[in-house]
Amino acid sequence: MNNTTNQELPKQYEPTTAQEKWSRFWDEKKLFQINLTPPQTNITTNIADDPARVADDPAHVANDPAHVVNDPAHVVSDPAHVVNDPARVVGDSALYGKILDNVVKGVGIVDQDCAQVDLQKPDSSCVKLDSICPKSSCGDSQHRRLKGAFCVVIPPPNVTGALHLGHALNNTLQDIIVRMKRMQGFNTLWIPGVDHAGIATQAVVERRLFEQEKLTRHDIGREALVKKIWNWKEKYQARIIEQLKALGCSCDWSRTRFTLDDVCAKAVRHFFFRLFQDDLIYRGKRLVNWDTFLQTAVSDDEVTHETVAGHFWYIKYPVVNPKRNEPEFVIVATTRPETLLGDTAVAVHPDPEAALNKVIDDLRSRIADAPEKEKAELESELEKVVLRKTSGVLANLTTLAEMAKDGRKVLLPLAQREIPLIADTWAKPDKGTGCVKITPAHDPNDYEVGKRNGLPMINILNKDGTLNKEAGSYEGLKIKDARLKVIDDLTQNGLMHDTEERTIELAHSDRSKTPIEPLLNDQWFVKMESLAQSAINTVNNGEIKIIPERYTKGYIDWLAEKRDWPIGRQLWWGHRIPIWYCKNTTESELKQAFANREDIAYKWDEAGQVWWICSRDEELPSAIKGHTLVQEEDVLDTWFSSALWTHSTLGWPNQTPELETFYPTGVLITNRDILTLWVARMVLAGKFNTGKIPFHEVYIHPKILDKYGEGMSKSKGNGVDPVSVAAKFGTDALRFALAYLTTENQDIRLALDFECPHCNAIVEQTKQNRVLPKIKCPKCQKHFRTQWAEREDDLQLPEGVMVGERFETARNFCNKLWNAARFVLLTLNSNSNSADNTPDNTPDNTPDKKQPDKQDSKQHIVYRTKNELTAELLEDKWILSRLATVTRDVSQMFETYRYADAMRLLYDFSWDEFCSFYLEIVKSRLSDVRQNNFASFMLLFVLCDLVKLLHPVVPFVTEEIWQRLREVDSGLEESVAVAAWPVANETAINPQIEEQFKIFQEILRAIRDTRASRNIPPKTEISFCVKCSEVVSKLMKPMEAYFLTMARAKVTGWGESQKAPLLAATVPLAGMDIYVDLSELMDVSAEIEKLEKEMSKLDGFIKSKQTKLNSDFTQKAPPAIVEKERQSLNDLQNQYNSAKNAIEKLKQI
RNA sequence: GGGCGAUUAGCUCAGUUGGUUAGAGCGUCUGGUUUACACCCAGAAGGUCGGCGGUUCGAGCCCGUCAUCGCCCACCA
Repeated sequence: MNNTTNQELPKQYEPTTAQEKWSRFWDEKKLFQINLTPPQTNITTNIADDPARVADDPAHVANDPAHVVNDPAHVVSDPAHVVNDPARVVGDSALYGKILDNVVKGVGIVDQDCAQVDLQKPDSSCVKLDSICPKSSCGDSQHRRLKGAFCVVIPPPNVTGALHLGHALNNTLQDIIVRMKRMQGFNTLWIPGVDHAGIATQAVVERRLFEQEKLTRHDIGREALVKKIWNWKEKYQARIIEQLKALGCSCDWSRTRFTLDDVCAKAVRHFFFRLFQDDLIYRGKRLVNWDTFLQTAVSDDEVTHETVAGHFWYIKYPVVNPKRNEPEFVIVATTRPETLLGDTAVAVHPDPEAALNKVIDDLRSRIADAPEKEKAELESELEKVVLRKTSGVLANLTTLAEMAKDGRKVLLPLAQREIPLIADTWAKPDKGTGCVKITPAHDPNDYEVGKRNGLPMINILNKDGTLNKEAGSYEGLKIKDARLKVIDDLTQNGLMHDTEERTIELAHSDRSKTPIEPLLNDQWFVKMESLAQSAINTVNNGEIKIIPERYTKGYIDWLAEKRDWPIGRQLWWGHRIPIWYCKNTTESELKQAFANREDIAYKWDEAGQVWWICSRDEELPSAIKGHTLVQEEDVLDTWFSSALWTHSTLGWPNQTPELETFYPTGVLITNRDILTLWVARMVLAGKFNTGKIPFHEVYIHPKILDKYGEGMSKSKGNGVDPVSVAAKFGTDALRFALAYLTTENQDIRLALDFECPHCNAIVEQTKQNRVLPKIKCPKCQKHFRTQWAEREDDLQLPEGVMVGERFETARNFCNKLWNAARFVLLTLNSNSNSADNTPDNTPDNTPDKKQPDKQDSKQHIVYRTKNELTAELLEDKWILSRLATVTRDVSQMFETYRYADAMRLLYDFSWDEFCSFYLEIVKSRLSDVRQNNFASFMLLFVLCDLVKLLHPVVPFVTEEIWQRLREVDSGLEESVAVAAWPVANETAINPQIEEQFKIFQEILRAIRDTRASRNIPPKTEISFCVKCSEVVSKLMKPMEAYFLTMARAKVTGWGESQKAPLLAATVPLAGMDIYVDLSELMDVSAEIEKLEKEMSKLDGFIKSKQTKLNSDFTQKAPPAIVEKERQSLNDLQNQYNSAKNAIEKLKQI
């Protein structure tokens, strides 16, 4: 035995060491780095077209395959090079092609493409990318479209915190595509990075500052806070990148970007500047969602509505000088009484009767169409509205409408201000009291009413959420306190008409979790009309494809609203808006100061009576003599910078080689919640800045849910650290499980529990314990920490990792693969010691070979295959056919993001077909000196392709295996990460062979079943014969040995004339009867019982088939289907008869 | 209010354009130290595919409807 590592191969795959080792290896070899200097040569150029290179490197001419084999350094001397030059990868695959060629020729199937792979001329069929990745395996024209380059930009994780399983999923799915593309020979770049996540990050740091030091940002100031946030960012960026690396992501880490770094900042400035120049930026007083905790406006998308218990307060507004027959009070209902201090009108509908009638009509027609269960509710609603007509409400409103038209006023309670009663259609006679208070500065709808009616807008709030001087005696109170006081005062003044308890939907800031106050504020906007339209068009005309398609509608609908984009945030963490204000200057002064300056634009703001100066490149504190320019305090919305991510990361606005080569990128893989916020904006920004789409495809992946079906989030505490899962099961298992669960329309539900590190008991994760920093194991009563542990003493505890069934399955798969490889390696190794037994071991005559050494004889044993190899055995043809099918389908599935399908196929093929059948079959050949070399070649051949196909999903275990295989076959590429992706040999696909092999599987199963059900001891050898057609017997005869090794059953005969021995178990199958000789093991009555059961089952099927065939079916169904049914019936009847005959025979005993 | 998705074995999920007897993993049961793997091997049991109606020779799949669950968007004095 050679003293190789094979003997050291552990029985179980050890993920931790492999992960560390190969991460470092990939990093050191720079396998994922793209180097565009010196300038990229045309990567589709064939190596043979470049004489200099061919001359330089004879190995690539490959007139001697042994040469290639002998000198691995030559083959892949520079992995980075390989990545850049697919022609080289193809060069290597020529050897592979030759092997395949030999095998295939032997099988009698000649692959047109592969037959052309003549080692003398490696370029003949391996010139273009298409030849290593033919259409058939790649689906569409994507490759040509991308012209040989393929790029993915990572959806940059927020630096708010560490990654959770959702990120693990997102990045695994990206890595799968990226690794496959790289192996396919694309010039592949995956750009990593992180997002500064303005509001979210500042909120986290501010909250922490307050918790730990009881300080607010105003206490420490802008500079100090920003510094603190940078520190936070550095910490979490490092953590995130570390996590991504641990996940095996094959990013080019040398290109890591941050949305707030200089490169991105430059892109942001240029984008803003161009928008400004194109007059797409404006500023206006708008009602914004004010977060009183963070003291910034947040966009609608950052607001969530929560149902809370609240009240309706009915407040009496006294009418000023009421006339006779006029009401003394106007009553309005509100959920926010304190806002009355900012009221500037009370509205009533101008024609309440008509409005009410319309409501009634609408309701009636809705009731007519409504489903039964909703009718009752609608009807009671209708009743209430109708009642208004008769109960005096309508009469009252009509009077008020007249008063409004008369210009009458009401007295605003508490403030003692007179405000007009106005007629406006916003007031709905069917709702509340029919009258509504108008607070233009604090309610979006009222704001519109205010504008329509020229009402004053009184802002009663300070930015910190306290009331300002407009609130008079309430000044300085917080909203909550003011509300209580207002209610109290109203009650005391007898102006509180009524209160009603009610649940209301209250807007909350998603970031600070505090209630949102609508507030009138200055705000920067981007006009969306034209930008949104361009983003709609690219999807409508198919330039960008959204997968799954159903998400397209949401994208289009959102953009179609064309709501202007509020881009300002009153934060300190972010890109500061590049606008400077200057009040006391003139246009001519500006012209003079900025003569010939392309990077400066300015505009007079009428409303603010100030010049806006926008600078693309430089800071402008003293750009104009004698004037100080003041920069806008606000920063830009985070999405403003992430919208540029696809091109800013490639160096835009500079026309870099990267931008040239990799833009547009290939696919964007992301989460559905940010389809609009991020994806849509990337599309419009990409089009606006570069004129091109940012990516060809958008793949939206499922969401990870916990066992309760809830999405994972920090606030719920149910987020799971992928590193913790990987620590327990291995990264590959994590990746495998996630990919396996990624189906088209189902979210991924993962039931995870803690494993006690002390006693290994499973501690269920509950809504209670999932937020705790440490948990006490109910079994051993000891504590363990969770991912939330922060305190020093908690951190001392051992961690309770998260475990889940899905990960176990995936880990088991990795281990299975590992052991299959281990087995193949063991056989290869043992064969190398008795290597003189096969015709395919022709001595080599290359110069290198003249000094043979041990190492060499081992390494070449399998590949010294100059003579034709003959794969004439059914099982070899079968596995080659299956491999080709799987290769084709897996490629196609990954290309179309059908991850789960691909994983299932790979799982089943690896486990059931390769391991359970093929490996087991081959075992009996391995002990035969005439067959063992070819058999082990076959094993290696299939294993190599399988390892490659699995590599994108499980990179570590496959690399580990690959490197072991390289010890046996130095012709393999330096890393599986840059190995050539397998090409399906379509001509090896043979449905007939697969069908025939099924017969073998059926017989084997029948025998195993017979053994198991009769309790025949495993060591007892049994014998059987099969009554079948000559075709089947010819096919099965060569496989006799396998029944012995796989079921310890000896075949005594095949064919039409076979008869059951006296004491036999009969298994009737379609087209054949199997007779298992049971002799002394026989229990006659049990056999009869078994057969009777079988007969009644068959009888059921037969009857249903007969019914079917006696119906219209034969007339209306396609003939092929009918024929199939007839055949099936025939088989069933034969089986039935066989069982019947067998019973009769048994009864005679 | 508008939109989307789901409902299949005890559990978690697959199920191609409708076509033999609906699959997998885990769990359960039976039996196992076979030249890799007990994170394993062999075998078994377990389903009126949420309900009802329709289209069809034929429905888990298509249409309608009801029920339940989840998500997203919008609005609410």
